[in-house]
Amino acid sequence: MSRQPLTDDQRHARRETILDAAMAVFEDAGGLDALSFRKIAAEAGCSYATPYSYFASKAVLVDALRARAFAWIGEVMTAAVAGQASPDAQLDALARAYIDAALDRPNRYALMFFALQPDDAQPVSLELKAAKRDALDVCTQVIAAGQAAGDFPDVIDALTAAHLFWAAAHGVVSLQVAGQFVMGRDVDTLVPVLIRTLRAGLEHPELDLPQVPTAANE
Amino acid sequence: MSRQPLTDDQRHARRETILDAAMAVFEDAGGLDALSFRKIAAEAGCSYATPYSYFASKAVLVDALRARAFAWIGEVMTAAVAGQASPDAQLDALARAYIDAALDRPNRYALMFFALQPDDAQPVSLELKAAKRDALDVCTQVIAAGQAAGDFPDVIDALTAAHLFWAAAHGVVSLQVAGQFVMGRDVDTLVPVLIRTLRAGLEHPELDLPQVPTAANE
DNA sequence: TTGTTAAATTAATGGTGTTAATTTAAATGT
DNA sequence: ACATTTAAATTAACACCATTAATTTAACAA
Repeated sequence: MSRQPLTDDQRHARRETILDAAMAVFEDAGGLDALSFRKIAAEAGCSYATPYSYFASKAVLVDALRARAFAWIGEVMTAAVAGQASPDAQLDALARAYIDAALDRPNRYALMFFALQPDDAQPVSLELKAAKRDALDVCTQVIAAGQAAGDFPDVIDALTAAHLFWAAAHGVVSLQVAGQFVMGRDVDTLVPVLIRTLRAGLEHPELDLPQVPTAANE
Repeated sequence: MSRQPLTDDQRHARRETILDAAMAVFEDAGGLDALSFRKIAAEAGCSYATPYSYFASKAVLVDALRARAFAWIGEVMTAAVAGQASPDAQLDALARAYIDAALDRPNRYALMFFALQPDDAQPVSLELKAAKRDALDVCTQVIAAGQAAGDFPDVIDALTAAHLFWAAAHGVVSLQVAGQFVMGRDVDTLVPVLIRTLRAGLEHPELDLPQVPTAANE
């Protein structure tokens, strides 16, 4: 008797529809402040409380959007690597593709890192974690391949180097996107310096490294 | 006849009072969403519209808060450098002090870089620009001093290196603060690697650098 | 005291996230 | 066919927000 709950496929499809609408509103308006359930509902053609059937709160919805953004940057990086043969060229293409994509879609990029409330307990879904891991794996594998081929001595383990690579690239993008460059240097001049410096770090083992970690935490 | 406008000193003092209250609310609640004119007014002991006599909008008030945050990080860096003798030790202390301060006060740090709306025209005051420049100058001068002393060959000009230094440090902090580290590497392992890599970039001229900029833009 | 005017307060508008009450609609039992 | 059940969607409502307009308060000069 009575009405049956929606199929998992149906729920998923409607969830995706709402996420599509939310991403459209976000990329159009820019900024999480401008992203409201009212606008999402108007875009998706439903009532403004309907999203609450699929997302417990705005934070949960933003988490899902963020997972999409990380999936996107992961695809960008994968495509960049696929077009290059040598690890050197791959590392270069990776950095440029990352930074170009970020500057080309600053709103989507900002979704990944900006506009966070660092102190309160932000929900982090498994989808988001997986998307992050997949994107980082692209960096790690390029560096590991370069080390295996002997292009980079393995003074720094590949995972640590991948983190540093991402941190540096993000730092450059983030200073630029946020308009924080103070004077005299923009992204086009910094990218070659960034790549050169990373390569120097990878290739010169004679500098002392206080401790090289071997085990992971978490 | 009639009432006289407030003195510049009076206006400034009341402005500072409101900013004090705003910073207190912000650091306590965390996040710009939780920063409202209502709460600021309650903290400052005035009505919720009074701040509009001193700040045209919330964006302008946040600009002033951001200038304070940059002034703070500038002081942190200055103090860190003052405690060290050699450029090598200064560079190391600079990175650690920056990252420690950021992680110690993530809300204040986030004020500098997160929670921006990159696309719309954000007002950037002269105070904010000056605070940024002063903070960056600390990095530039350390690197320039190291180059002058011969510790770092000047393959990279000091200003570019300072930007890269800041970008890398910000990248590390930002990934950490935003909880974006995916697996296996945290700040304590990354900081030595970061410093080592920067030093490698500064000290190894044999790597080809596509173009070294000579003139500033802006 | 009274007029003038700057400063501060309050009212009001249109927007927000979220919850509760209500309505709609699909599927079953009779 | 119709009533019943209940999931899903809609609407109403609440508290809060930024911002602007209207109003009140208070300081000074005549």
